Amino acid sequence: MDLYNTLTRRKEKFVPGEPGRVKMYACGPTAYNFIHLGNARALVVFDTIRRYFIYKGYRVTFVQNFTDVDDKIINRAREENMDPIGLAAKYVNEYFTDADALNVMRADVHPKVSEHLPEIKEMIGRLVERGFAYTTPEGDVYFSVRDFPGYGKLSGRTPDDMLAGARVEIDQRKRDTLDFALWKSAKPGEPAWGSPWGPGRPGWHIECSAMSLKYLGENFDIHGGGADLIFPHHENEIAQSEGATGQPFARYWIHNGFITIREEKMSKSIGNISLVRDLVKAFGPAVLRSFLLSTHYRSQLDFDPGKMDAAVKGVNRLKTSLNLLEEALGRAVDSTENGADFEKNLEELRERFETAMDDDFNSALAQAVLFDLASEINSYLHRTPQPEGDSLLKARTLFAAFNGVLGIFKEENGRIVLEEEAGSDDLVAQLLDLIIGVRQEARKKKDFATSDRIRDELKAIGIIIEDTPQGVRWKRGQT
RNA sequence: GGCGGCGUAGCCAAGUGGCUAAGGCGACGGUCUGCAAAACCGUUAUUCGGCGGUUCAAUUCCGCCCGCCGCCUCCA
Repeated sequence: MDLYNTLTRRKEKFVPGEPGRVKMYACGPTAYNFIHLGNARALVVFDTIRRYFIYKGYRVTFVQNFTDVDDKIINRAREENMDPIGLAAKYVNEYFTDADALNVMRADVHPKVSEHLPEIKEMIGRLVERGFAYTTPEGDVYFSVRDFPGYGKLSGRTPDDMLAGARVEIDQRKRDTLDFALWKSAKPGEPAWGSPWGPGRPGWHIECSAMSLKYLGENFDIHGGGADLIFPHHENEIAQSEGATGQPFARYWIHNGFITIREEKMSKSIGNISLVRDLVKAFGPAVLRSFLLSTHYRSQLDFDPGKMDAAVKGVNRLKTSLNLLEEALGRAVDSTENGADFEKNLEELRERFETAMDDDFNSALAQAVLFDLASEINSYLHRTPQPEGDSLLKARTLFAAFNGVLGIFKEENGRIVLEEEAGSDDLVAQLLDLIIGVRQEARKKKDFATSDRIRDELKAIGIIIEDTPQGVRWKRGQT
């Protein structure tokens, strides 16, 4: 299994620190707003990576933090006249609503800054002791970048390169412009915790170092996040962590590419931030997830609402295949040999899927294999009037296994549950049976004007009628 | 200015130093159907931004050029 390591800038074979186990940490959102499409991509990417490790039989410990103490939260809370901690708690809840909708598994631990002040302070103290950090008369603590020899190894630049950028604000309290805050002294009215350096709050970067080390230990396997975190956030995490422990920090660094909206950067000033909940409402979670995995995770991905049709149709194709499979199980037979070729093809698909995911989590290719599986199922059912039950069950298991990694459809007890199946109620089903019965009578009498009218009008309200040799089918959707 | 990425069919998007350049959407033809829909079968890039170079062989490696984008500041 190969994965691209930002630290070495090449693909490397994945070797876990402890056989059979994967310890991974992903930087989670700052809880000051509803999550947007960019957050969603990071969530879905790391969720998929995690799911693939599980598929491969690893025991995975996955930690994802919430930043609930932060300048943005304080500002937002001030605007809304709320308590910052309360505001953050609210958006943590909202986060779970959206992440659950996207079928993102909950992390094993979701640590929060506000609950880890002792660990953070302890770590800052160690950095001061070991000479990597200094305090100021105002009660701030800064990390001294020039005192950490490896600084810049993740982002591939030297401290002097960075100065050339010269977009760094000059802060009189710092000894060097590159130094960054570990502890910020509190201004009046800001949330503050007591510390050896005076009342204040942690700087942004230190939380992830303290919390990842607490839950995963030194030298854990994978640390990840959005590409924008490479510098300065992750660079600073490495400096702090390795400065404090004297041990290598995470061994593999994974970063996902950015989302653009209609070829433009997603930003507040352009006003094109797409919230996950709006997109889920517009397209459904399966389509969104399929879309997010349709490009390699390191590439930039452009979201254009006008181009989502392909994703919608693609997901429909998968659903149709799944429905055809379920229907065929009802008429399947035992102990024929007609499924042998089919089963052989299923095995090839499994290999192709694993090869794709083994190669730096190539979800685009893996998803193509899922489409091939759908084609294979459809084709087998088409050419086989009496399909073999065992073979169909194997196909269903394989479909669920692929889906278990990609997470496009929700599953319960290892079985895929389609949205409309979950959302349809008995009354609707009964009414439709009635209407379809009337339409069938009209069709028998060759009164096609009536039968077509029923079909057209149902379509207009979002019910699609399909006449098949196996009887009449209906489903929700628009075609 | 520094660092990095991208440019593959109408659109989205994998991929490889040489065997038929995946897959989805779209389009076209056929099967099925009362007609549709869905599904199936088939067609749809002699070619991978441009120009050079390396090589027996390059879309894939190297150089230059053109175009697009990201990071360097809070940001997934």
